[in-house]
Amino acid sequence: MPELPEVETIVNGIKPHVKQKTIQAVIVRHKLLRYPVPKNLNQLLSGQTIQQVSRRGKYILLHCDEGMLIIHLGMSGYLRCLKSNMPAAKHDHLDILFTNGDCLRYTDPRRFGAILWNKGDAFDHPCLKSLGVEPLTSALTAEYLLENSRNRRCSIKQYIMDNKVIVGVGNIYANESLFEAAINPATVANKLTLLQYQNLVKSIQSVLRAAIKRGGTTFKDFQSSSGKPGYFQHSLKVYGRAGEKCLQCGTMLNEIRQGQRSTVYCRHCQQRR
DNA sequence: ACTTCGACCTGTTGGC
DNA sequence: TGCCAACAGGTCGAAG
Repeated sequence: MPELPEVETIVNGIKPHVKQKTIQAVIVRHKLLRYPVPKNLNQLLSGQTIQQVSRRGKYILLHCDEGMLIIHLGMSGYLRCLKSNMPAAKHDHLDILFTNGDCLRYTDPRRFGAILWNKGDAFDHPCLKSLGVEPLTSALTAEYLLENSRNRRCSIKQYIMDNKVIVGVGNIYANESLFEAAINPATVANKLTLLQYQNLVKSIQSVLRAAIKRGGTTFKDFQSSSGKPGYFQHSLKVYGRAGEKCLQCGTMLNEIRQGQRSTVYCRHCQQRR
């Protein structure tokens, strides 16, 4: 579920329901996520008001009076707003209850996600500290990617999925962006030209923007339990389409593995050069 | 400092 | 139908 567009959509979805709301209590049902949930979270958060909701990479930030709650959704996590009397299901690991009877519920079957507390308002938590540039800001430029790639011999796909370089580009959108930019995913990062990086920046941004646009509809009814993906399914041109025909040229799409993740591309449209 | 690889979990899918 | 391996949107830490 969660790459940048999904996280962005969730942030936009929950914001009106949690911003300026005061926390009454926190219920932790399963504390073993990627990191243990802070022990005293209930005491810590009770009485605090959520002042703002934002996103940094794939991290969701709930800015409270005395610090911020950092939420990562891992591979399978999601957040919903519902009434606090909704019974919890199997993977509903944590509830934030508000004084108005609403509840922000964290669900994550694989428990690869994380819930962390950062005292104060600075972005100095270890998990945020070394993050790269936000792709949808002016910080992402072809020059930046080019300069930072000079000593990198990994593939361009792994390079753009590196959180220290750019945040938010996961496996799906890495595949899609490279197709859009007509760049072979296996190209070594330090071999790309400035022109190629210019195309790549445009592609990453347009793919993410388009996905955010579609994502908006899926989670519109985010109170229901049917937070199914598939909304962006139509728009995917390569991801999940190995063995099918390229929508541009009809060539059979190829699948390879890079860093234990699957890569799908068109060997005709994305030739190495 | 870089790259690769295993680890963390559960659920679903596809082959036999 | 049942069993089992492989795989799934992410990230970290160890080892080379």
